[in-house]
Amino acid sequence: MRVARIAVNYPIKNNGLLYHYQANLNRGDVVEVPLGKRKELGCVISTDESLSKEYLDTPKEKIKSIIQVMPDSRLEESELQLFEWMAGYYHYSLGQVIFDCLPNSLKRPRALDKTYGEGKDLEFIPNNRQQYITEEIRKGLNGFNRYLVHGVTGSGKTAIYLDLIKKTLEGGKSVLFLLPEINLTPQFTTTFSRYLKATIFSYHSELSNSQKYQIWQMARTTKEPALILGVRSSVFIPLNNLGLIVIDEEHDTSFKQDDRCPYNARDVATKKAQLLKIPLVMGSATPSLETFSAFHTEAGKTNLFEIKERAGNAFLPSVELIDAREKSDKELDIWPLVTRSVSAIREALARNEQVLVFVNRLGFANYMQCRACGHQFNCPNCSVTLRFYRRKNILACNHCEYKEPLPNQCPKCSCLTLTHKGFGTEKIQDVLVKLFPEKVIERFDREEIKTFGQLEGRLNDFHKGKVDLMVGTQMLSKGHNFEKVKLVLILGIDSQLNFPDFRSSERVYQTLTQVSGRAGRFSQDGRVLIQTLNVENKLFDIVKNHDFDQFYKDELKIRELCECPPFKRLAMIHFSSRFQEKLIPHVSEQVGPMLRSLIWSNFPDVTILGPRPAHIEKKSNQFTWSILLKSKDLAQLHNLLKTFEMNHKFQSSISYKIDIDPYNML
DNA sequence: AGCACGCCGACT
DNA sequence: GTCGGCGTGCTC
Repeated sequence: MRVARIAVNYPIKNNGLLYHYQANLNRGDVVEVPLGKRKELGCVISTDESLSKEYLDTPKEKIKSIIQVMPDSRLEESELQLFEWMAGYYHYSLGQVIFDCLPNSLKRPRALDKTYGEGKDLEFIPNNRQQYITEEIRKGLNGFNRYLVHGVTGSGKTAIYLDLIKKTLEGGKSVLFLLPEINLTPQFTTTFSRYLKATIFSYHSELSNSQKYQIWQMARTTKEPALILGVRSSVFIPLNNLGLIVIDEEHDTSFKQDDRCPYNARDVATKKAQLLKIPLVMGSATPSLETFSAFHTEAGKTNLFEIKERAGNAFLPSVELIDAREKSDKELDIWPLVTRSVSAIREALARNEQVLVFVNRLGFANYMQCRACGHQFNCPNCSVTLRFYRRKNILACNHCEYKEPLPNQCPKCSCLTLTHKGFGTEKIQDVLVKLFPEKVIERFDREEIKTFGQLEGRLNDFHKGKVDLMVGTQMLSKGHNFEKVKLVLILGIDSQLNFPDFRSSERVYQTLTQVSGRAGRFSQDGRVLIQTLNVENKLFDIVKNHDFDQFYKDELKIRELCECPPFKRLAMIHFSSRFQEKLIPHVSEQVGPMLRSLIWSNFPDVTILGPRPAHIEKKSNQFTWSILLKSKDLAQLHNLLKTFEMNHKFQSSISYKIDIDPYNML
């Protein structure tokens, strides 16, 4: 009997489990194996284990036999190596990494949407800067190279991608194009299919399992070069003969997965490009500090391309602050807007322009409070207040499924007046409707837009001029081209400015820059108004002057002082339990001291913060406390985590999760 | 993660 | 008396 090592889809981190097999088994084969009293999928790591120490140490009666080899599903060596790297880097079970990242096997096949590009000639001539950059990057298309195109919004990064993709496809190789969210796929599909002559697939969460599976099968067998346009998880598609990976909006936090294996698609893509010896091109108007600093070293500089001006005849918009503390018209109930914001909108509408209003919050009121006794409506399952949605007239939790109708009096003191605290898109829409009753005012947020159809409908209406004012969240800020918009109003940025996270400045800077980027993309007089209570904040001057060098210079100084990335690497360990009274002593009396003593004795370059309660301590009746580890030495960080995992025996009511390069400091 | 075993409360 | 809650332990 022969023995194979199988990475089984279950959460224990080991080198795989041993199974017997008959013949004809290869590394990478996907197999079905018995596991306890059930069946699970696994992937063959190695086949000849009959002489291994582990086999000799295992009681023979424990070793079971593989049930079957799944047809047509062998993983490429490079895929397997990528997964092995991920399991090690993210401290995650190899079997789970593999089967979380592969699409579930097919159920009932549905038609697959693919687009054949028309391959038309360009209707525009790339400018000198664009041409220079594409030519420089073209030189490095035959091996692993990492490029960053740091170009302001509207600088024409898409034209650069297009050229490089075209070049790669003409060379007979396929291309993977990653973008942060599903909402951006239609616009890129349209552009790319116009100018490229190749099959284009888009890959995102709206596809069914069987459609994903079909793309997977096509990708690994296709002889013709193809383009896949996809979100985070498409980084795992084993596209045959891959010649280039492009990541648009490199800085976007959507590339980080936060459930299951918390990988960052940007970093996985980098590893993949290394393994396949192909180039990776990243683009952003607002690169992350990690990426920015990597390209500002002596070695990185040659692969950095900056574009400081917009393409065509467009200029960057002017940015003005509006002091939200200013007194507004007493007779008009326009809160949370102020008079200057309203007049600017009125003037723009009078010129028949379209206006965008950005509010980074859903719903009507952030929370409700009783005027008499101060009672707040809390979620029974989470440590947060409930948000009020006026259209549905409900109070709903942001973190679990809980919702309740808004009562007409305070449940505690029966007072009839409940006051609205904070505002979201619904509230702004209402105020604008009251102010401009003759105008068409729509919302552009997750509540309103849940499918592609709705997205395209709303965008079409807007492009056709059927909508005058659009109020939206993040969704609005990412990458869209609104040709007729000159005025953009930004509200509610203050709450983000005060968010307790070392990345809050970076996020606000990125949001402001990206949202501003929607203004005047095709004109000389784009205008952005930021209504804020913190007019003296230096960040606003930087945004006003479009001075990204200054932003990175200031922010890097702060990051160095506070020992944060890119100067130090981070790892979080989250501990969760349904029982707060078990969790707190366990984490603070057992785990904390143990980690501190390990650091003291063996890992001097690691520093530890916490344990402390998570930003939201209770979510869906699960309590979480976290420990943050920092080190300039990544190897020490990893070794400490490994030592911690080996040495620690857990109570089963407490689970933990490691997050490498965390984004959510929770 | 699943799944089963096993020990405690509340139902026909 | 059993049904079922979830705490505990195991998976080659």
